[in-house]
Amino acid sequence: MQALVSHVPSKRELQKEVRRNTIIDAGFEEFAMQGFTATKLDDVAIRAGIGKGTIYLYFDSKESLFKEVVRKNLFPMRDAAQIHAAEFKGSATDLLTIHFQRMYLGLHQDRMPQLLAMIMGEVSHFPDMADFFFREIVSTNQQLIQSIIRKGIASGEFRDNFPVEFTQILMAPAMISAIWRLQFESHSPLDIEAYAQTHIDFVLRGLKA
Amino acid sequence: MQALVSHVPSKRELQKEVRRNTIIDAGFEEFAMQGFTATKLDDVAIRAGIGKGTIYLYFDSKESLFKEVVRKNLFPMRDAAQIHAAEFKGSATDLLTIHFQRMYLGLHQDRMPQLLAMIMGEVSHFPDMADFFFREIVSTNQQLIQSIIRKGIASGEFRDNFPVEFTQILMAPAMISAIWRLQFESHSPLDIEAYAQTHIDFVLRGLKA
Amino acid sequence: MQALVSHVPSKRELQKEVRRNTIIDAGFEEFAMQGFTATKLDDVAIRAGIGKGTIYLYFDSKESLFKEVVRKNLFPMRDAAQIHAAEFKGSATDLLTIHFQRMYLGLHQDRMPQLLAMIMGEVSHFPDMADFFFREIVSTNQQLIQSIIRKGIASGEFRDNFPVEFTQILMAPAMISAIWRLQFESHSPLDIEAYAQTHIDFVLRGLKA
Amino acid sequence: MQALVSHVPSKRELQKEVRRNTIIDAGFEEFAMQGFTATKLDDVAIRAGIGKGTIYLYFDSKESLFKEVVRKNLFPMRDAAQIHAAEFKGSATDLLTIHFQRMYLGLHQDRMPQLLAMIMGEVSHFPDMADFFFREIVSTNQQLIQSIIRKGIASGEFRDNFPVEFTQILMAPAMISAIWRLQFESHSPLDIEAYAQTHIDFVLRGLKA
DNA sequence: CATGAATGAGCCTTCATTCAT
DNA sequence: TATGAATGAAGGCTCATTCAT
Repeated sequence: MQALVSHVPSKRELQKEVRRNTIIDAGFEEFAMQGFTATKLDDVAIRAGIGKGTIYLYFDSKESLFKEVVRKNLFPMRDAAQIHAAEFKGSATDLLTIHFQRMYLGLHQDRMPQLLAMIMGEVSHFPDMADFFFREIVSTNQQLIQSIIRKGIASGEFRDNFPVEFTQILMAPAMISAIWRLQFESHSPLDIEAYAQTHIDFVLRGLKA
Repeated sequence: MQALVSHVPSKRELQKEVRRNTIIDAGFEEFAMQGFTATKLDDVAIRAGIGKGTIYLYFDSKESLFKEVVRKNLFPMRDAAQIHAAEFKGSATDLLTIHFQRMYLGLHQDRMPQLLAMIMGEVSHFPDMADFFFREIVSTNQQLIQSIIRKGIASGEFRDNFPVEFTQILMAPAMISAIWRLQFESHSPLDIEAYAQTHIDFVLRGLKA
Repeated sequence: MQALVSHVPSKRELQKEVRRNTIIDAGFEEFAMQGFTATKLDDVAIRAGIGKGTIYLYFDSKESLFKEVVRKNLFPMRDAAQIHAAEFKGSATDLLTIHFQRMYLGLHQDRMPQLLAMIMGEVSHFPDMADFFFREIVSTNQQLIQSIIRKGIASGEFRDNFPVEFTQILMAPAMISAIWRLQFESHSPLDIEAYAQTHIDFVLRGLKA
Repeated sequence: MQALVSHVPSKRELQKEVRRNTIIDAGFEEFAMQGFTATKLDDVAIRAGIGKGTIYLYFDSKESLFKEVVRKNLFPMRDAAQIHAAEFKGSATDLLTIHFQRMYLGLHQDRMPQLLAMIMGEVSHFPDMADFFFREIVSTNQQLIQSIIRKGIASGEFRDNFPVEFTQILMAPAMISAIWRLQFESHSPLDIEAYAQTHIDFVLRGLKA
């Protein structure tokens, strides 16, 4: 019955999916380390343990691989955040706090800072990636924060005159912290725990005061 | 009298200085539009209206031209800010307000957003440029803001428990606003005036509350 | 049985070896005709009937191709001479005569004069090639001649007071004959057969007298 | 009166001649050190202490400068040898000995080995330089040696069956010694005094035996 | 499906030569 | 006459993409 609507993947299709993911992961490492232009598909292939030509069986071009890399690495973070927010039962203050804490965790895990820096630097050269990135990640996150703020305003936790369209002001320090650690950690190391704490505290003061 | 010791530039030397600047400006445009790697020195030469080889009479390499571009476009902003702060006589609140307003002006002028995005994205692949950038721009600006905050704490304008080492939290929204306009202006235009106003207001609330 | 331990080259590997040799031969022709610096890898590729980039699948750089060219064209001559000398059973006089005759054959075959001239002219700018050339070719040949002379001294064929360290004096006319034909054949053609005969005769007189 | 036939150089013309020589000497150093292709006219100009464009006031091209360098550095040796031979009153044996000794002095002085190696390696790519070199240097020297040998045959000092057309056989070791010291001095140093002595001794034995 | 050899467009950099000053 | 800034053709090398095996 189910076979009629959903697709039961064959062993071969599973194989393909596994390999596809191997390539994406290898691409993630290389793109994050070298940047888009400097990354050689040769290196991606070596890291993935496959032949160079094989990449083209799974992706149309270097650029489309890049997009998949971005897609795959940003979706989980976004989805987890949305699910958590939907299920959360506590106050807006607590939800915002937790949301920001999760954002810090996500932004600083693995090679996320590199990916973020690369997106910031190169996305403008891939117009449809900018579309995608805005639609799926930026806009989504913005709406999430806006809904939290509105909830807080409704409950009286936050002042009612903060312009909710400017959520960038609230999130920006988290983004910058990732960039900072990537670029300047050796010049001036950042205590992320304390920084995040200060940031969240600052946001709450600003929203309540 | 002074002519004996100080250097009076000849016409030819003036010419060279002019041309050098022409190249830097052309490089700025191209680097900002294409990013470092994608920029062709051919295009820089065409834009500057000179032969390709001429670039090498003024710069050692593509990379050194890039550094000069960064230098030339960021120093004026930094210097103006420092001078202004040193001369300012009013309250810390006013100084911080004006400093941030100036920062917005600088970050959104001309092709500064592009340059900023490019630096964020590519600087990690040029270690000595990261050094230079941190030392000359980031660190300097950080110290300036710290001094303003300390002044405000001393005068009782600001609460005394804000950790001054985390000035990134205060500036970040301004940086992000530049990136935003570059990448997402078409998706969701930003009213910079209102945004800046909101940001500054938010910072002052956070520092005073 | 042996197939288990020794390597049986696949068809593809044989192909690669063939192509590698094609490139070396094309390089030999071009280097010999134009000299190292004046040789364009484009021309080598055209002569080899392949794409320019293909060269780099087989050699790291123009210089390393050059070294392979030298290697491939000088080793056979050297090895043949050594084997012959080791197996020879006659007098030192005969052995020296035959060795010199072979040397003339080798030095005047194909494009060897050009290669020789190029090595003489350019090797000083490639220190490690000078090392290689001295070790593998010059020194080897020198030792071979020395052993023949010592043998002749021992047998009483040659006078015992010729300083064996100066074998250059004995070989030099053969080298110069190759250079001569390359550079001055049109001005003053050289009857190599007679020249070689005279040279060998002269050497034997000098060693016996 | 003299002014009608011979030219009395003005001060300005002397100046030009001096500068011309300065350039040739600078060119000699650079060509000898770097080889023809690798030599940059920039470096020649710097070494000569003049502007780059000035070279073109005295020479048509890099190639013509090169020819002048060869010309200027080989003529004195040749002329001195000819004059000496013409004036010499002693035996053919002594004359040949002295001629060869002078040849060794000339070949090993200053940067002559480098120049020689460069000529050997590159002359084939400059057909008219080969003409010139053959006519002015090679042929001249050959004739000189031939005349000495003929004189020795006539006087009974040398055997009468040495083929005088093959003077290369006699001179070759001297040429090779210069090349050797240039290329292999560090691998196997050559005692030139002893080498020359052995060479001359060997030649005389060969001619007398 | 997988491979990796082959391709060739593309780009940074060099340098002989020219020419305005 | 002397200069050195300007030029642009040329060449070594890279790498995304293709395709025969």
